[in-house]
Amino acid sequence: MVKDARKIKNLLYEQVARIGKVFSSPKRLELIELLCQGEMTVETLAREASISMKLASAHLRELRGAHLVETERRGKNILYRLVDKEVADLWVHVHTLAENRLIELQTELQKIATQPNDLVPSDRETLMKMARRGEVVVLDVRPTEEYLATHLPFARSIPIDELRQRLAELPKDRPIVAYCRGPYCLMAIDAVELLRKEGFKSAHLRDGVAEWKVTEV
Amino acid sequence: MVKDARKIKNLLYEQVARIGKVFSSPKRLELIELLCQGEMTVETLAREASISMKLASAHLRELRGAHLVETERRGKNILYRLVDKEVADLWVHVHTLAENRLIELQTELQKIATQPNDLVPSDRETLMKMARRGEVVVLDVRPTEEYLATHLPFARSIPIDELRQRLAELPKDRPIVAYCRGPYCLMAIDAVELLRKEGFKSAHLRDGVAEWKVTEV
DNA sequence: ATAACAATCCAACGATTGTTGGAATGATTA
DNA sequence: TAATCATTCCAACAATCGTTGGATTGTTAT
Repeated sequence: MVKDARKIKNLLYEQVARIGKVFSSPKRLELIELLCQGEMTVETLAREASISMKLASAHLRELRGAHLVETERRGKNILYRLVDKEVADLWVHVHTLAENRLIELQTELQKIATQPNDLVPSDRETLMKMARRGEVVVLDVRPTEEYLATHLPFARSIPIDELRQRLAELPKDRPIVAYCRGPYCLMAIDAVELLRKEGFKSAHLRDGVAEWKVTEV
Repeated sequence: MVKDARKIKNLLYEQVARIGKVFSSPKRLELIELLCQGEMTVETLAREASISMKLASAHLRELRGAHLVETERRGKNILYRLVDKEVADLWVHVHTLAENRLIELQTELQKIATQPNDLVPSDRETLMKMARRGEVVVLDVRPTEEYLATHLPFARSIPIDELRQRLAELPKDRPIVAYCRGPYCLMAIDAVELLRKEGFKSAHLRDGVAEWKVTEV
């Protein structure tokens, strides 16, 4: 018989709970989602998550304590990155479950995406086929560094801030499918709104790179 | 432009964090793992997790608040069950990440499973082939109700409490592979210890039904 | 009815967490 | 060397959480 079974079990579950704890704070989730886009400095993370650097640092400390992120010094800055793709995958799994189970989250998400989004196929394979053939333009509106870190196949990069000035680069005859960091990032929605106002055919993609990668084996 | 982007984002991440919060308490994790075995009364859950019924009730309330479990009254008792396989899958994903990332958890798990476990193939497909041909006996040592709810293919049921009296039912010439609720459940380890003492060839399976099902598409 | 039982609700305690301000570190630039 | 910048560490507060005891609800058995 295993000795002190109860003690051992408590220890084991406590360890797993350390990971769960990381995913129990909204700010930390936002930081994880940002880190899914690529490595970033504390400053960038704090700015993008609209929190103070001190607070960001404190939360990142938690992430590092759970061995989910690692750091590297580059000059003055300290870069944070996820230690493994597995972490990004768990983020996707958690938020997917949340979307499926919490009605509040569903309605909240529907409120945002009021635009009809039917001019583009919802399944990934046919969308990729169309992108390959050039029948649609897949547009990455995240900052350039994030695009450089990873992006969807066939995607072009125009950061949301530059979009208004660079409209001429885009075709008016084919649909433009914009995506950003994921379902909780609103940049793609803003991009689509702008593009439509300017006479483009446009729709947004819910998912970001992390969501696409999770299903790839 | 989306109005009040920050407010909306905070709301969205807060919703996801509700799910994360559920996975941030050791006791709740243990309850989830138990519920992965099938539906149970509060009494059973409390007993198996070694906590008071009041406390179990309080934690289950949290689970229900996050729409991860649902209840049904059967006579005097109230049965809890996971609302969806997706919840069990997330539990598996969380504890798998924990095992991969937290060295403490790895060493803790190795301490328990000191027995050499090499007399049986580690990959599932060949194990199942052998089980089909009857070259090994797959033994489910969980309580009967859990076996009835779901079990691995070709598995036989002998609850750990009855094992000593029912040794005659098992063959001595073929290896007996015992499994229980998952990596944090110690029943299979106890079973293997007993079987070996009695002269059987035996090994334990780390994973339980939840872990097997997650990879099935 | 009344008693016994399963489970929840409510209130309250101490422990833990999120957040902020101020001081300290460690690398770069002048 | 001093000054500056990016980041962390430390201390402290309010807010939240886990846990327990006591009263309450709803169900079955007598």
